[in-house]
Amino acid sequence: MGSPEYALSSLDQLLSSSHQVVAVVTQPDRPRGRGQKMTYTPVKERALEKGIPVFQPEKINDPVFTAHLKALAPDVMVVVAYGQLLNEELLALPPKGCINVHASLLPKYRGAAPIHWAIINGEEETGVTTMLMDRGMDTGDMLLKRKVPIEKVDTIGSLHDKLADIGGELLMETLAHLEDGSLTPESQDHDEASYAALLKKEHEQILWSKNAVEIFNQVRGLNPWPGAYTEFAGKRLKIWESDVEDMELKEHPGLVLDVKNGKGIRVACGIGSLWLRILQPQGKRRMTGEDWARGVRLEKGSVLG
RNA sequence: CGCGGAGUGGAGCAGCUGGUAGCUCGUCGGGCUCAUAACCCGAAGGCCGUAGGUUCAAAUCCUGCCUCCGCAA
Repeated sequence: MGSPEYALSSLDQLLSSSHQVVAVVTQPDRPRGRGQKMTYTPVKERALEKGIPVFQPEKINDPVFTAHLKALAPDVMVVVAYGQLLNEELLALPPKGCINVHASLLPKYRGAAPIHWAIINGEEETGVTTMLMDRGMDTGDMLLKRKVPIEKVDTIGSLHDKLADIGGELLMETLAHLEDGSLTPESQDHDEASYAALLKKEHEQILWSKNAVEIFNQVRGLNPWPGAYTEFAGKRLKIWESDVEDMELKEHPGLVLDVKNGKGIRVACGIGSLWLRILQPQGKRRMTGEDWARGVRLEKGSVLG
């Protein structure tokens, strides 16, 4: 069970292993994107390619669907970023249990957007944890865990890909150990738990009063999706890449200090300043900071936000 | 038919109450300077996304099509 791209690596590794994938469960097709076209989840597309039966229940806990699953008699159920919580009956269905692959070092960053938040918060390492699921949101007993350092150049995109691959590998290991019974589930220290909430618009807006490093982390933590934004002349301006210039300066937050070819636009933060290298105005494509500055005739002394 | 923005010299934009195009940057050449991504002088480079229509005349008005993008999901 899974839906987004993050689950693909796990699915691929399962498919190319000796394990038999009897069915794939993913979120229902929804109209999305420009034009509201019905779209399949990445997991569904891959499953269709491979000829695996796909199920897309509106509500996974629907008794009718539970009966379907039961009929398939899976040894184990694997859940990777599926998007719905399973009830007791489902959790108890497979004899070997339900395994979840989560992109954080539990009990930290339980929830919907663990990778984003690890970067936004400036963490230096994160990882992947496999666990035996229970009723809660990522609260089950842990099986295997692997750490991954977060590099300064990592974005949500690059880290997501790394963690997806590692998630797949860890899943294979977990399944192998599960078969020979050589795993000891370890309960989570719930007092240490933290949650990575679903990203909302407010998390995407840049508050220039924050310090330069915080904004830098926010920018890369939201690249390539959904993007951190500020405003100028009443329009949204997404910031895709930035560089910390200094951590000393204290100027009016959002003030444009400089525009330089090869560097972008230097903007004052609460503490320090940032070069905005790549950005994207509403309705336009991505461009360098200096290109944009030329187009809008931006001058030193303008204020963003 | 979810809402909306945009396609103009290499780049980002202006021009769009119609009369064959301008700005900033870049590029090339020259100059200044100890030097420079700084400054000065000069040059090259555009059939204005595409197909048709209106008109004496369209980048500018109308229609179809293609492409890119933001929002919303």
